[in-house]
Amino acid sequence: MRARKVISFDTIRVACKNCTLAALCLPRGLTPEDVEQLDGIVKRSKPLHRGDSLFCQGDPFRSLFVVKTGSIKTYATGPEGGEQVLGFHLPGELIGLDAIEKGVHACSATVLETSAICEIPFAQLESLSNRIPSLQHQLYRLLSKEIGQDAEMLLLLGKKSAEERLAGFLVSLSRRLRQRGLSATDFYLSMSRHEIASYLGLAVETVSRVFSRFHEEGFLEVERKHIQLRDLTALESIVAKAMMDHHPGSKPAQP
Amino acid sequence: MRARKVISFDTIRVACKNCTLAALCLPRGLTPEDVEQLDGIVKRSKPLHRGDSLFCQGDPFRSLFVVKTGSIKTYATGPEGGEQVLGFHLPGELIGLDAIEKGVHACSATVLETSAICEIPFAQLESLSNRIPSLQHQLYRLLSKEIGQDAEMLLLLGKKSAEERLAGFLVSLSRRLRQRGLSATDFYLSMSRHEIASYLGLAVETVSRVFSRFHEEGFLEVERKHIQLRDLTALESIVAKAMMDHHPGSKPAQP
DNA sequence: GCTTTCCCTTGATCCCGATCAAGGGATTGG
DNA sequence: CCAATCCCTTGATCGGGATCAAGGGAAAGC
Repeated sequence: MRARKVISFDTIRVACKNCTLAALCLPRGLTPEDVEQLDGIVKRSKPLHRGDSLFCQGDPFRSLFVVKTGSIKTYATGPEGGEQVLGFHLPGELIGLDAIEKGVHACSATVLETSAICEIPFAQLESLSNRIPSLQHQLYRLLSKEIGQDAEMLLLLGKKSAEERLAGFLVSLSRRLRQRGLSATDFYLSMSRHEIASYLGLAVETVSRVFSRFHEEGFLEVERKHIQLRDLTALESIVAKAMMDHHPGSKPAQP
Repeated sequence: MRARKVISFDTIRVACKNCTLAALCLPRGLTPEDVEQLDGIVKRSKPLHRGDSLFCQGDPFRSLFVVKTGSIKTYATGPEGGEQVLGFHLPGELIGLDAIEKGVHACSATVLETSAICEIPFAQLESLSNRIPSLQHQLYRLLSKEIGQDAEMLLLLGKKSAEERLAGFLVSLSRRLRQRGLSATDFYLSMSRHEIASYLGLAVETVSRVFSRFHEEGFLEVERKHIQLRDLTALESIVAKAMMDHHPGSKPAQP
């Protein structure tokens, strides 16, 4: 059975002011009246399913999208096809920010699991932000946040072993889930090993092997998509250690 | 001799409206009157020299910086010292965008060669952008551009060999120099091999070896910091090829 | 219900790039 | 002017991860 349209329309249609994500999303810092205005331009569609597309590389840019529930992956395709995963997006995160500059989407976005998505026409958002300074400020903040996250990812990919990369991925996921009030240590991965591998710049086999190694070491339980982190501290220290191992650090002063 | 203050103050003090970078920088799309207003909040200091610091990781965020002439590197330091280079910045590029979200600089920025820098207090820029819609738009565009560039870098680091990474670096540099009206095939690198290596996630020795290999292949001439690209097309095709090699691509259809 | 297909895991081998080691050339400082 | 230092280059060795190969198990399609 595919079309489980029974998913509560209440969940889908919640206005911004009642949305549990308000603190993470655009409404942050806005007065109730301003949220009301923002609410007026947000389009809420019925839930999308695994494989559905939000936009494709090359599409003209019209709207930003926000994940309400579920998860999304963004990816770029080379001239010959094939894909490089650029990011995984959880509830409250904005998608499409990289398209503002050129007015054309530089990457594609598809749905990883049944998800509710808000669409926000950018032209309207922009002019609204011009009338609501705190919305403008929040938009600057969200764009800046995205830049910071990308830099973090560069750090992770810069010079790190497979273990460090996967640990970094899991720790980041865990932290973001906790922020959303979900379990930080027990969750289901909505993406395949192949997608994780592409994201981390590794081979599928390596991802699988490192999962096994982490399990042997007692860091986590893994059964297909179900992950239970047993020793988050150990994983965090793998990521932290990476920093100093790879970059010599302050010299021990001459004798 | 250190203090070569003889550098023409004319170059330093040019107002935005006379700056050759206007098309790349914040003034883009603004009316002359609006540029005048922007000009009022820009601080122009005397030239900075190699090793001077614009801001450090952890500093409170007050201003954005724009390179007028010269070049800048941004980098993050791990808890134990040691640095990971995050980016190299050429004239017209904004620095510090990643600090808006948290109000604290997430990375450090230092000067690679004698450079002229404009400082723009962000609070003033933000409120000005609220009165000038086209400035707001340009700020959104520049933030978005930064996100797009980071994504491009992720693509480069994702899954690529040393040759592909260095080729990508050179091609990107070449393109950016051309945009600024400089030679796309003959230039001096303002950063050391070590800094390039850190940026690309490689060892210094590897960077050196790949430079040599490119020279043997006739792709470029290299003498210390002086680079002359002889076969830009070859370098570009190395980058392009990477895409399809690493990501299988459309399957050739079953027999 | 059975086959097909995809996804994941594990094993074996090979290669690229990190690391170790050394030396030359340019710049800096005494 | 010479010594010290830093930066870059080249050579030799080693190891981690990609690749090749195989097999099991779950979901999907007939």
